[in-house]
Amino acid sequence: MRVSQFLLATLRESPADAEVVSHQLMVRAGMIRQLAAGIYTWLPLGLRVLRKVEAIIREEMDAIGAQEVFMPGVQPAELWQESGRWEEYGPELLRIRDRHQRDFCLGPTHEEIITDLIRREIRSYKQLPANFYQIQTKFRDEVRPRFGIMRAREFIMKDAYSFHLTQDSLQETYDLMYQVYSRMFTRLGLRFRAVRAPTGNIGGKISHEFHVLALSGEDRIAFNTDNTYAASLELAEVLPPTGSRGAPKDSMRTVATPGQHTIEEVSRYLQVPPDRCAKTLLVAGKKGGLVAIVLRGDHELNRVKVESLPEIATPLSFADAPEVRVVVGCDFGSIGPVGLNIPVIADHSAARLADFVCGANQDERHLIGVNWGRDLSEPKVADVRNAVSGDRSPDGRGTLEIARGIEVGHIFQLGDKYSAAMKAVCLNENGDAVDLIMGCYGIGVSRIVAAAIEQNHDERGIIWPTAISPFSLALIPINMHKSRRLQDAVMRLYEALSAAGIEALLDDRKERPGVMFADMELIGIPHRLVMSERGLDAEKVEYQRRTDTEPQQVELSEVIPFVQARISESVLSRAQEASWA
RNA sequence: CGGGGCGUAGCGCAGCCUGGUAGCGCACCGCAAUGGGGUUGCGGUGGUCGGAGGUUCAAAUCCUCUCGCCCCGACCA
Repeated sequence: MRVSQFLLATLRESPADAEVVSHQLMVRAGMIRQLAAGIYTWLPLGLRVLRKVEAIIREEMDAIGAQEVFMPGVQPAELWQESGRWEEYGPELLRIRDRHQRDFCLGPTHEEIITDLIRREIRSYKQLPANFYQIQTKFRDEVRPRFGIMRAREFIMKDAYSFHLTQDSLQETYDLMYQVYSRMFTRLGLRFRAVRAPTGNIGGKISHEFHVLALSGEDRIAFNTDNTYAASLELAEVLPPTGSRGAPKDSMRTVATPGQHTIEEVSRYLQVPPDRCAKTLLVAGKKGGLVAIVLRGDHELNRVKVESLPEIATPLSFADAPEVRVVVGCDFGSIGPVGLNIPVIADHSAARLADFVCGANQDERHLIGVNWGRDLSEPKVADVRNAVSGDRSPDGRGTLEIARGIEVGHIFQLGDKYSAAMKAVCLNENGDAVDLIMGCYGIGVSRIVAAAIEQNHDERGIIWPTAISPFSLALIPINMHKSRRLQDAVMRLYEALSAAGIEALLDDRKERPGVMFADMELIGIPHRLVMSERGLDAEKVEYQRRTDTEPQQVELSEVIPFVQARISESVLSRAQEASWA
């Protein structure tokens, strides 16, 4: 491709509303433009990347015998009513009405549609197992779209659905999908991790998420140093601390803590580290009333864990200030477990505290030297906190690390949730009609593009993994319009590159070198050749990787095989690096 | 949905408080110089000041309504 014939819509400044790097760079590089909140147009440059990602996904899906379909973006309400999700889904489901006043929605996912298709088409166990996928535009009317393409309302997703007669068969396909996903992300050149995950409202029991590791990631994942355990932070179990609780040494006393509300403030004021303070949160109990949750001051509450406790109302809801005032008699900042006449549940670590600090249930007062079993009764103990770096791995091997990730893939075992609701049955060997067992497997295709940038950029711009780069090579001539000789040589090389199947972007603009370098770096082309009169005299071309600091001279006559070798080695090394992540 | 902010040229912004008929940088077009890291000079193009209504001799500026976008808190690929 020649730049003169390509919409290279680079910007020197990024729009004020772009928060994260990937959004800024995608706009600056001319990959996307916003049309409305969370709705974007893909420009030629961005689309080339998107297509590369799609191609890899398609190849891998096809390779395991999944069949591609293409389902409608607009879906009739009836099917959603049948599965029960027309009511369940909430305002994220964009509902529309046609001219006959019939209800439809823009598909945020396609379980209903595929289940409807399969119940009509699949009759016999002999047709199973089967796996269907599509790459489709989805629409979820997010409350707050943000971060550009990363959390858009309209986005592109690969979704696959598998159908089985037995749980064993589902497990087999699920395991296969797990491997295929790992292969895809490896090929994409991304550093990623697969983690055990909660299933959310899609349903089902077993689930794994695939996260691209990036400091800016919205999700936190926990994994152990031995690489034998990985889970979403929401799910990562925390083992009870080893050893036993220290014996009480101090007696309990009330101290004044004027104006000190947060653990941080209290800790600093009393000169007691946060891990010797207890923080008490009041949440709604299942049978009405409140329940106190006690955590160590340096720990965070884990919603998912708390919601799984039988005493707690779901969804989790915190007491508001007036409620706290009535039940406890003080403000948030002074709540403590001592003397409460509501159930108290303490996290393992909090229950292990001795001589600790907590709120006194009176404004501007805290207690010090508090001890379980002496100053208040022993609490019910549970795992209700988020794991932190350094915790013992739940599988007993090594310690946990916490990393940030961007969720780009999610696989679920749905079971019979949809098939039962929608009567998708087939006949087994005995001629009995049985509910189909389903799995579903998503990948955020457009999100991958943003995630790749989050993970691979520098102050100059994007650094594409070669496998998904819009072009493999930038060809930059210096002062081509001044030299007929150079122009001929450049065109000859450009033709030769194309003939060799190398996707080169020739910057044939009448621009100064600095402009061309800056643009090619901004849009992240991983390999670059520079040609000049000077080089021509020596029969040399200059080669440089996007990540190199110094160029190297290559014989003009050998440049094609040379570049081919660099490109294929960069695809490989990226993939290798990814698999080590 | 609750709280906050912003809408002025393609992008980034000033002007608004204190009404007087719109400006800067980048980009774009032309000419010249320059020619290996966003170069320089000269000259240009481009704006219903988000929209509607009101106040006023006069509104980007003041008032009301409205639309859009962004940021902070409960979900998901």
